[in-house]
This record gives sequence, structure tokens and C-alpha cells, in this order.
Amino acid sequence: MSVPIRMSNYFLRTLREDPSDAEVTSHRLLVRAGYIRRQAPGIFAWLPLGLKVKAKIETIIREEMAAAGAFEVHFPALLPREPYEITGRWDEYGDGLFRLQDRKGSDLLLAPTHEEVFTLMVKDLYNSYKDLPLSIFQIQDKYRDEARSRGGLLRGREFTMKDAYSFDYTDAGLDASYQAQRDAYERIFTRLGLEYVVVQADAGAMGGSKSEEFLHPTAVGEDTFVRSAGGYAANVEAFRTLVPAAIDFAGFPAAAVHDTPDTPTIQTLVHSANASQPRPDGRPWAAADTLKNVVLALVQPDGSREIVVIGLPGDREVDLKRVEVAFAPAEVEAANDGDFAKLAKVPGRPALVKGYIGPWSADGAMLGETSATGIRFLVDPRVVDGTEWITGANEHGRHVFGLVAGRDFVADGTVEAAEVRAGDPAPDGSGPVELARGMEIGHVFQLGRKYAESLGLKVLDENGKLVTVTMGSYGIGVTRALAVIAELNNDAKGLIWPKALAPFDVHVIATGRDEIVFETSEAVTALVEASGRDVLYDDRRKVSPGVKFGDAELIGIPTIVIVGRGAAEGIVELWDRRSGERTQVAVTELAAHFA
RNA sequence: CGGGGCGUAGCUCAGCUUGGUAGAGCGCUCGGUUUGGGACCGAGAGGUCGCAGGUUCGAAUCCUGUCGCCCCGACCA
Repeated sequence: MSVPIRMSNYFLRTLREDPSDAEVTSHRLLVRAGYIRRQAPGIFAWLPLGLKVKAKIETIIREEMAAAGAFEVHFPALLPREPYEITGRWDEYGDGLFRLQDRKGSDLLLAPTHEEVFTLMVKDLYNSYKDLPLSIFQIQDKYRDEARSRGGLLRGREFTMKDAYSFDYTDAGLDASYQAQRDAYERIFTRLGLEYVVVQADAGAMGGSKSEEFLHPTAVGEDTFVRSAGGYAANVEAFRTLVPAAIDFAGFPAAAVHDTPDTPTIQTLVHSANASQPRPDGRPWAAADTLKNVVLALVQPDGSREIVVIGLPGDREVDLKRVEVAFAPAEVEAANDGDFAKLAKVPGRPALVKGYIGPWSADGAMLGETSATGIRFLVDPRVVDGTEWITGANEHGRHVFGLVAGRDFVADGTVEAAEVRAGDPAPDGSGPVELARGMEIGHVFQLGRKYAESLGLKVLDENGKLVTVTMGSYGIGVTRALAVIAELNNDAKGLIWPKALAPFDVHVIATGRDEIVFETSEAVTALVEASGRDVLYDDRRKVSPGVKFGDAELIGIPTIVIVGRGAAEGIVELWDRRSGERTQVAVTELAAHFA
């Protein structure tokens, strides 16, 4: 049985005022209530109260990992360079990696994630398909030198993560291991009281095939995702445009070039078109009738720079995050004057006319790898064959009208570059999507054979043949989840923990100075402890009731017992932190309440 | 990396415009009075005003540089 903690000597100091460096609610309250203290930007120390909550979250995770058949291990945070050198991540992680050297000058790193060493450990110990499937996990601190940490625990440079890895030798096995982890995640987040949306995620630089994120919908979230009433959900970066059917353009009128002076922007172009070239059927031209050609520069990891033009409906902006994903690992920048100048100087290539760029000219194709310019030209998936566009004629002050895709120009391919908007149709036909903000609290990932291949993890299969193992990787941000839970469970007075996660089950407050109050409090504390609950007992003499009430509300233990003016009659008060409801209870009946 | 804000006591801040020997509230220590919503009285401890240089008889205050922190954006399995 545990021993009740007495506040008179507990390692705890609450702050009367909000810390000046905290703005996000969870950060503010966790610091103020004495759960954490900042050490450096994005790096926090854990005080007893904070550790207790963190441990409760970890216990839930451990129970569900065990239920999913995963075994717990523990790797160091400090690791040698070599495994990360082999997989290329020593370089790929760039500035995001904390690197250091030992006295001999050997390179080490503080692990941002542990795929490499888990893979090597399995390689070390296992050789046969009979050993698989295997799922192992750890709860360990991760280190990422974020360009900007924010929101206290929401994005730190040191944070606690549960990372699990699965090992199979067949694709079907990976599917099953992945599903087992995914199911465990659903149970974990449900037990944590965290609402979540499972969204399709971009596989990105991890190089895997299937990936889903668990996002908690919240305004403080950093991800934008879409969802439809019909059940589709995806991170905007993974959203795929519903491609409309091609249109039969036989009999469409020929494209025609018109003077459109002073129309470098879509807005001015639409205005000019309506004024001087009204549509035959009388409908006004809209931005969506124009094809906007955006010039971007792709910077490859080796530093080389390529110009690419993206054609998209004029009413859509380019979403830089989506473009980054589309062109990964290259970085994407808006083309600068230098890029344009270079284009103009290449002999034999017509210069693009800024503001009047288009895929077509009277002299032939202007965009595309087989065109006069040789510039790569990708279009939005909505630009299907038979769609008609107003777009730049590659002459200053002139645009071409009725330019038909598939007849007058052909792109090198399509690209998911355009912004996603509320009301866009979901790709699976489940209806229009809405946009929402979410915080990533979990990520499940089919890595495939990428790591096993580069690190040489193979086993002998039933036929005695060496096969490369296929892997999954599964993460939960433990400290981030704690912050999100705090973000969700509070009021103007302080934190309000769910019963399953509170640092203590019951907070006993002695108010008043009569000895009977303290005697009764001791008895109540013992009684509640005897029921198997942890008690935080505010036994401070000389501290006024107002301070104790305020601290209790700030700390946020769900059930508070006030021992005070009714003590002499054997009456105490039960105070529910969440509802604020207070009820008088005789001490003799208290045991029944905590049965 | 770009934009904005801020560095003065353990915490939250004032003082800076207009230079003149460092302030408040809370917290902390001691004594006393108080005890159901952040009490009161008295006595204390606690600060190289982020750092460096400059101007000046004199700098928290003015000037230059520098370091750091927070927020927004970029970035970020």
C-alpha cells in the first residue's frame, strides 16, 4: 500500500501567476501547477506530479502493447553514427539531428527515432522465419533539434515516444502486424480519453507504402486534414484530387489569341476577359476558367536546381507543403529573378514572358520536356483532356482563349500541388470534404523492406531461401499526448485530470486550525488510502483555505475531500473538480463512497 | 532563416521617453495575530538591471555590438 503524500513536505511549488514564457494553455498550466519546468527551449524537467501522470499514460500504453503481443525493450538515446550512416539518415536528417563526438572524436547522435538499431538488434539475434512475426517496442526519449519548438510539451526537442517496430517475412504478415498495432492505438487513445481521427498520411521520406496518422482534432494542432461525411479522412498532404472524366473535344472551336493588356494577375485577366471577350453563352468568365502557370525551382539534396512549371486552375493557390511532398526529397522554392534570367539566356530557348506564361504559342509548344523550352510541365489533375482554358500566350499583354487540353497542349504529367478546399470531392466518392486542424498523436507506418535491405536483415524462409524482412514502425508521442490531454481537460482555475490519469486519486484538504480538523483529515486520508486510492493530503498549517482551494483547483485531482468546519460533527465535504459539485458526507459513510 | 516582442529580486512586473546611489506585489526567513476562497502587523534576507564596449562628472535609462528567450511564419517520419 502506498503512503499518502503530505503537501507540507512534497516537492511541489505552484505559481500564483502564469509564467511569462508560456502561452499555450497546457504549457501554462503544467508549469504553474508544478508538473514541469523548462530547462532550455523545448526541453523540460519533470517534477513529481508530472512524472506520475506520465507514468500513468505509459502504463496504459504498456498494457495495450502487451495485449498486442509486443515486447518491451530499451535502447540508448546516445547511439553511434554508423547505422545511421548506412541508411543515409545521418545526412538526410540535416540540422534536425543532435550530433556529438566522444573524446576519441567518434561521431555519436542523440536518436531522433530508432529504426536502425531495432533492425540491427533483430539481425543480431534472429535468422529464421520461425522467429517471425516479431513486434518490439520501447518508451524512450527522442531528440530532434527542431528549428522551432513550440507550445511547451506540444513540440519539444526532447520528448518521450513509444516506438514499436514489427518484423515479418511476408507482406500479409506485415499487414497483420500493422493492423494489430493500429487496433492497439485505437484502444490506447480511447483509454486516454483522446478523440482521434485516423487519416491517410504521406509516406514521405520514410519511403514506406502505407501510412496513417492519428490526429486529435484541435485548434492548436499543426496538421491540416480533410474528412468527408462518408468516412474519408486524409492529411492534406496525402489528399488525392478526384479526377474528372475526360471530355470529348471534337467540334470544339479553335483556340484564339486576344489582346489582354495589363493583365499580369488572374484577377486582372478575368476582368479584362469579361470586358473584351464575353463568353458566347453569356456566363461570365471566372478565375477557374484560367490556367495559372506557376514557375517553381526544385532544389535537389545534391544542390542542383531544376525549373518546373505547374499549371493549375486560376482560382487555386499552390500549397507549398503539398508540393514539397510531391517533389520530395527535393525542396521547393518560388522561382526567383535569377531563374527567369537563366531561362532567357539559354540559347535556342524562347524566354518565358513573366505574367503571360502558357504551354502554347503560335510557334508551337512552349512548356514540357519535348517542347521548345524543354521545361518540365506538370498540371493539376483537374486539367483533363477536353477542358478549355484561358492562359498566357507567351507574349506580353496577350492570352489565348479556348485552349483545349489534349488537343492544343500536353503536359508531362499531373501533380498534387493545388490547395485543398472545403467542399472538394473526396477521391473515394464519399462526398465533399471539410477541413480541420489536428495534432498528430500517433503514426503507424508500413516501412516495407527499406531498412532491412540497407542493413541486411534477412531470414531463411520455409524453402531455405534468404528473404529480406519487411518492417513496420509505430509511434505515439507520450509527452505530446500528455500535453494534448491537459489542453483538453482544464478550466479557468486549472487542470482537471481524467480519473485514469490524475497524479493522485483523491486530494484531501484540511482547512481550519482546530486539532480535530487534522485528526479527521488523517483518518479520512487513511480510510481513502485503504480503499486502494492514492491521496495527496494538504496538511499545511498556517496556509489559508483560499490558498488550498486554489492549489487544489490548479493541480486538478478529480476528487477533493474538504475537512473543515463540519469536522467536529464528523462531516466532510466531497468536491468534484470537474462538475464543481460539493456534497456533505459523514465520515462514517465515506468508506461507502470509496468502496 | 524571415517578421514581431522581451531580457530589472525566486515569480509577475514598474522604472527607461526627460541620465542623478534599485522599486512594487507575490514568494522566502523570524516574531505575533488570523483560518471555508489566494489574511494582517512588525522585523529581515534577496538584484554585477543578459553580456561587452562607448558617450558622460554620473548609465537600468542614451549609442554600438553581442548573447539569450518567447510568439508568428518557413522548416519539421
